[in-house]
Amino acid sequence: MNTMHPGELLREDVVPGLGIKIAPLARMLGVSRQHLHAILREEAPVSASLALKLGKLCGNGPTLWLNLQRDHDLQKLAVEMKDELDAIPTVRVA
Amino acid sequence: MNTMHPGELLREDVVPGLGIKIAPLARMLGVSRQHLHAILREEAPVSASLALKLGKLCGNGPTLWLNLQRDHDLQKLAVEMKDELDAIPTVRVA
DNA sequence: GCATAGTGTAAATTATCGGATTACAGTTTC
DNA sequence: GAAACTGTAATCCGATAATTTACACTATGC
Repeated sequence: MNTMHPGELLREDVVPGLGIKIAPLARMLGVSRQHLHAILREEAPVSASLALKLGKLCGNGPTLWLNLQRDHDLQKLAVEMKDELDAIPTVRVA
Repeated sequence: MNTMHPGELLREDVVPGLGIKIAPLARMLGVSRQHLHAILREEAPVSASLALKLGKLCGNGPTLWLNLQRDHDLQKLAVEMKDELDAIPTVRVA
């Protein structure tokens, strides 16, 4: 399972690859400059709507971005919810 | 792309397959009876935390549920954001 | 030199939304 | 016919995605 935050991919690969500054990129994506920075710092998540925009911009569709974000969230959540999850039995379907 | 709401799968297959009533199922999942009903009515989404719980209960992991929900959300969002997305160019990476 | 523009971060604020709680009408069951 | 259960609707609450406002720092130009 890949646990990289999508901000890492954005910061390491996409932004350098595009050769474009953060501020204009944020404008192209219809997002505030500050918010894009927060994502690059891996402090804010890539939402579904931003994933659609990134998918359009890169021509790769939104799935890549959402999968990264989802795996990242799931891993954190699974730890937080460990006790709660352990209390749930696995039931065999009839 | 599968656009079924996870509530449909839950309602049509899982609940009948388990042969269990809604109220006790909600209790097993640590969710209110009303909220589970809302999901079965396809009015509430399956969140990441509920997907983890369902995955544990069914023994299949959370991914199935999250993929269903994500595809469902994306399809709706893409329609709502059509104009905004059309305004974003697809950029070739260097 | 300094003033203007741009970059990165840090609040504070707003809007949305997942979910619980409360409440109510209709069914069953004793 | 009252107690227990089911399904739905309405209200409320906490978390959070995102904007706005603000501030230090770095160029870059005149």
